Amino acid sequence: MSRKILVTNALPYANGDIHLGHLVGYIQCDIWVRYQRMRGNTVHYVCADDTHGTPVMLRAEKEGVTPEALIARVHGEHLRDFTDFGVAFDHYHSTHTPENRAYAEDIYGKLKTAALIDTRSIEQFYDPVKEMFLPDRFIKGECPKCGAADQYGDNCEVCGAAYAPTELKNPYSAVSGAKPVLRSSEHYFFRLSDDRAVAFLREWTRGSNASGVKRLQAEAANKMNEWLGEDGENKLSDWDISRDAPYFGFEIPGAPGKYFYVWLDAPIGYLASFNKLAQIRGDIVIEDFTDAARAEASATEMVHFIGKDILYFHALFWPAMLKFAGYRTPSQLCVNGFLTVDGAKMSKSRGTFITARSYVEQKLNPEWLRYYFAGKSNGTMEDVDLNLDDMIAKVNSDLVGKFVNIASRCAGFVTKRFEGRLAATDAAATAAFAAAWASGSIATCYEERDYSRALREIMHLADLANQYVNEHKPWELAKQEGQETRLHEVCSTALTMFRDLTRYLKPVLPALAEKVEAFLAIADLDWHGDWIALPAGHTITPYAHLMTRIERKQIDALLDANRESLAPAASAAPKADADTSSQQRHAEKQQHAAAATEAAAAHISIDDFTKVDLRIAKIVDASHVDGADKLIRLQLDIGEDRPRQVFAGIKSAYDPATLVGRLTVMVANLAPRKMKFGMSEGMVLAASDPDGKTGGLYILAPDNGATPGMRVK
RNA sequence: GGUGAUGUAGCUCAGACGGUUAGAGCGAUGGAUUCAUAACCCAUAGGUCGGCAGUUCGAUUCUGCCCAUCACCA
Repeated sequence: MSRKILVTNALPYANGDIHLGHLVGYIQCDIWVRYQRMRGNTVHYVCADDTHGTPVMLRAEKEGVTPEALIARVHGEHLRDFTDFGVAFDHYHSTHTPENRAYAEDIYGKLKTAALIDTRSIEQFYDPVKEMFLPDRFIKGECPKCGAADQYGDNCEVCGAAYAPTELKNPYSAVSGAKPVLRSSEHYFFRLSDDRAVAFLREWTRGSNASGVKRLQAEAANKMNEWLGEDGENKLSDWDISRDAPYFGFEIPGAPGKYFYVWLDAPIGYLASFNKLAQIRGDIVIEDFTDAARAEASATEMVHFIGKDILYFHALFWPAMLKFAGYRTPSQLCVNGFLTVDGAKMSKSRGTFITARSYVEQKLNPEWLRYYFAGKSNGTMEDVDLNLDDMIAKVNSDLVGKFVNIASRCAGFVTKRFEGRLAATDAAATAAFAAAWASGSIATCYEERDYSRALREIMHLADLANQYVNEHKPWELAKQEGQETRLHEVCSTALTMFRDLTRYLKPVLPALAEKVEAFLAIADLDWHGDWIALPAGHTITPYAHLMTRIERKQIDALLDANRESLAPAASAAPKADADTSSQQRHAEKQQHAAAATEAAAAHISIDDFTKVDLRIAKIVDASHVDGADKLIRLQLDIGEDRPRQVFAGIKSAYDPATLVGRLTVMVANLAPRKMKFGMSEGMVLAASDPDGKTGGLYILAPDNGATPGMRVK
């Protein structure tokens, strides 16, 4: 029976370019959609830009345009990027549309009727200059724990402490620089802590859908258990779904000046995009996919492909919202991991923060990337590493060396000697191919999104095809009198094998498959029915080369094009790296990235430096700390009455016994910090490689002659 | 700090419900070949299965601890 599936990809935020990190999930999803269609299933594949929220509002303002103009431009850019990578949505919509507003209002209204909406007053920082409430990430100040300057309102990047923005010392607005004031305001909440919601989510996250497939991958379900807590325990808190004006979004019905939080209407964008598609097409019954009862009756499916950064929203809030508004809940979430490049987070300074646009502009073939990503995708939440040298090797040897080579080495004979006409094929030689087709094993791999396994099996068949050609040596047959029939059969057989391989690769390499269909002069390859060889007498067209190799210099040029100079004018490099590497589609985190580029100081003054009181310290005692993985307890003599106790995270590199008696350098005026194991009254300095490439920690030592208590400056 | 995931040949990854010689592709080396954008074919070498300890007749596979990387939470 043919399936009817609504498939969605996570909505990219309308504040930033599509980069290779995004593309992992989109390509994985597009492959699945193409596979399903080859099987004869009906798929509606939709996506949209996520357009609302403070970051879009502020960015538009900065560019001197309206938010509407900004999101219209970005919409065009995003859609073009996806299209260039073969990601073929049926419709690419926006969350700032009448359809989305209608669904958002409907769902909100039904949740309200179900007594799942609460209001309560909360106190937040308000920017008196900008006249707006500030999201956590737009508030900066000194860390309440360690005193580090210029930290964001939710956690400290220096000491890792987490806190509320109200705890920051000397807070200031990252938007205007003004000192924020506390102001209270009424907010709307979705009552996720309600027993009904908790019970539903517990069942939903652990269960299987109507087809018997787990709704969540095992790792994702484990994660949800962490958030939900054990049976009987309720760790969920209510979800704040409103924001105060000014806010770019939808005003909440009956609540003037209150807007739906961007994450409320973002997933609703799936429905809005689908609705718009149905309007355009005219032959889709919307409610069969959206209404709880009718979806069940008509056995439709709704499958979301998302990144693991937004699992929280899609596995808690989203199904609960749908459930209690009478909508159908998702059949399945397919969660993918992050992308790393050459084993490390994407980095602007290394040029590995690669935009989709630059890849296309540098004339790299998008299908190289699709193939490589497919080879690294196994249907789990694991991160995907783009190893550039590996990508070159894999694409060149698999696609050009093995796959394309089969056609390349046979087609010439067929064209020159037999006017492009095929002969009957050698059934014994194609037996393995017919068996592979009948077993359905490659199909199962695609269905389960284990594309790496699919490609392994496909490449094994490609090896068989090359071995076959090698064994029968058409180039020798061509020189022998009376071997024309044999030559004809061998080449025709190899081309049938090539047709099979193309069919299997088609979900991954749609453009290449289309070229092959033209070359073989065959109908669009699909994936059902019995296995049959290319028929005798069929005429193919002359062969033109199907794919070129990747050269390292193309990759280098790509990296150069994406490498940001480390000139002081640029925003602080390490910070930019940290931010951009998070492939967050989560708006709050996007805010972080936006704020980071605004307030970055490349230099500090001498006054700033002299604030740090560095002293020569003698380690008079050092010991292990029971229960601490990384810490050593040090007693440091800096010429004071009694030694300072300092906990240092250097256990991995030093044995306490070898430290006693040494001189080193400590920060003497660091605010004392109470730790689980006692007070730490300063810190010792140690060198380490920020990239972690060379491991190890190295404490500092002064030259001979320095004595405890000397000032370092 | 807590929780979880990962750590298998130079690279990218399979696999092992504990059991004779741990696999693939790429890369390397040697050979063969020249139809094919020097591709393909054959063969060889390469691994203390992150480390230590335990359970067991037997562990890389189970348990504990440690190390490294990553993520989430606080």
